[in-house]
Amino acid sequence: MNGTDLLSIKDFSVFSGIKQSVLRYYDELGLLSPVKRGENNYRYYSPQQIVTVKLINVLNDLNTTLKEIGELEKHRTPESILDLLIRQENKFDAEMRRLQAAYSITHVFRGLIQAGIAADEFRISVVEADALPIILGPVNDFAENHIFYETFMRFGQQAHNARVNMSYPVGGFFDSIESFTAEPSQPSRFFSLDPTGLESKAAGRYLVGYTRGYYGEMGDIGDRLLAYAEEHTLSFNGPLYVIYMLDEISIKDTSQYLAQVSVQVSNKRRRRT
Amino acid sequence: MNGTDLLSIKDFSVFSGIKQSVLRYYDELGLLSPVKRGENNYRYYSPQQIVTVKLINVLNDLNTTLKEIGELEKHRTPESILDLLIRQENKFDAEMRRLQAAYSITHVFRGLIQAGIAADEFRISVVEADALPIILGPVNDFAENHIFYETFMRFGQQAHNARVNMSYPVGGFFDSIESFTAEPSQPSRFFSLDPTGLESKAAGRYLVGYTRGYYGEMGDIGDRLLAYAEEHTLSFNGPLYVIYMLDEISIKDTSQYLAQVSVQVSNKRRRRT
DNA sequence: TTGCTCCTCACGTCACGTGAGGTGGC
DNA sequence: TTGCTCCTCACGTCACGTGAGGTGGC
Repeated sequence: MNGTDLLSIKDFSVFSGIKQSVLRYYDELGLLSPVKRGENNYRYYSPQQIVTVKLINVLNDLNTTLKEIGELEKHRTPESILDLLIRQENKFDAEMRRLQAAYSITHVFRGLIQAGIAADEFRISVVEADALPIILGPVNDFAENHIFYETFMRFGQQAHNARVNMSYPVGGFFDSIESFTAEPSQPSRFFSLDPTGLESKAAGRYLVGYTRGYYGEMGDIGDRLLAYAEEHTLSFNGPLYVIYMLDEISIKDTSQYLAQVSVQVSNKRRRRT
Repeated sequence: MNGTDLLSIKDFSVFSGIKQSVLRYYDELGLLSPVKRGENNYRYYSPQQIVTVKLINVLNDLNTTLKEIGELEKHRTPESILDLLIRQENKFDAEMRRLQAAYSITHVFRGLIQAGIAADEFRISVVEADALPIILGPVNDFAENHIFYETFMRFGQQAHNARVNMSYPVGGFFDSIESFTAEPSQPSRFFSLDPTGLESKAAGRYLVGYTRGYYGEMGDIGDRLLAYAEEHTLSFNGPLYVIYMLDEISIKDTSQYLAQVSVQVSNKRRRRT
């Protein structure tokens, strides 16, 4: 801060918020050079350059490469800069959507894992559930000895074609509790927990239980659900959903994956005796 | 796509949307290794790993380092993953605000440059202007032979202390047209075009002119404004604003910087003759 | 002489991208 | 033999970060 009204690299760095190493790098690339070099070869910046370096920094933040900014600097005209800024504004929309999508994904996983930790895994219970948006895949084909993996893979393949977002957790859908108990590792369809899905797991009363084990290994949860329903005079109406709350994402021991099994129920009409 | 129900690196790459080179890199870091290696040392992935690799990719998108993700993978528990996901959700807010701010800055520059290109620079005109949010700096001190640079610098310094955002274009504020014509390179205050500013350039009728030249070189624009007002029986009321529409950001030739000078006016009451 | 700022190499880092040269099954 | 996929090095790249060793003014 001497009488020349110019800023040393330190002051310029403090006022602009850009690190000295970054300023030297910008200089090296010819992106933003100080207005003057001292006798000792020191860099001296003008105060107005603060606004310029800030803009460079902002553009770089918005994924413009320094090379692109540098080339623009060389053939700098109002029209070319305007063009760049307009392209930036368009990029911005895409960036926002990307961030929103990323947030949405982590949010769904967070909810699932949180619920998995809180779950009382040995209890069967009846809960009122809100509607849950999902995207249902096509009907699986387990003929020809297809096993779980392959079917899942074809869901992935179809999802790819049908633009189903495989970034969200995937669950298994069974037409009824009977089809589940018959072949618990062969869901008739898969579904994605994509919150933008137009289909949904309906709101209503669900009988909910948990079981641990590797993908498709459902233990005795089917029998336990049946027994509970019998005991509490509940009748099943509607499909059954299997959702892994804790799986390879959060657990190392494959036999400890935690699946939630839920199926819609209503009270059986008691026979008049 | 063979009978083992596992995916080659190519298929896995296609279904997950993650490049082969990235998959090999994740494997090298121990972040996500294929469930199996073939006899020929080929990598084979399980379909479920698509969801996992997608999540890794999303977390990385949200600025989590691969190292951090990798360390978590090693001591993987539902609680630690939950912790990471919650931290991500918090980061997300900051990221959104950062993006919004960056957009806002490019947007202001875009508007300014666009208006600069469209400006009819040789005409003086009267326009109705909406209120323009700004942040006014402190009153400048031009005593002791301080010149433009130094004063601007002190604005920058004060801005730093007062948390004024120097990322937006900065303009010059004069108390009246008289103080402008007296010393056109010494604005009594500087202001930032920060759209979140609580102060504003008032809405109303403005006499607007343009002039080219380096920072602070105002040519004869003062006299031209006075002449126009005289001719059209306008009286000045309120401060004068100098805004550089085209400057070092978009123009190489320093003598071609384009400044807009505007000052609020009203019709003179005609004397009854 | 001491402390401070600044300088220029040079090398490290992070998350990949890009060949080069080789294998192995149809 | 040809074509295809896959492999492992090794080196490049982008936007910096981090010393090491030296200068120059109070």
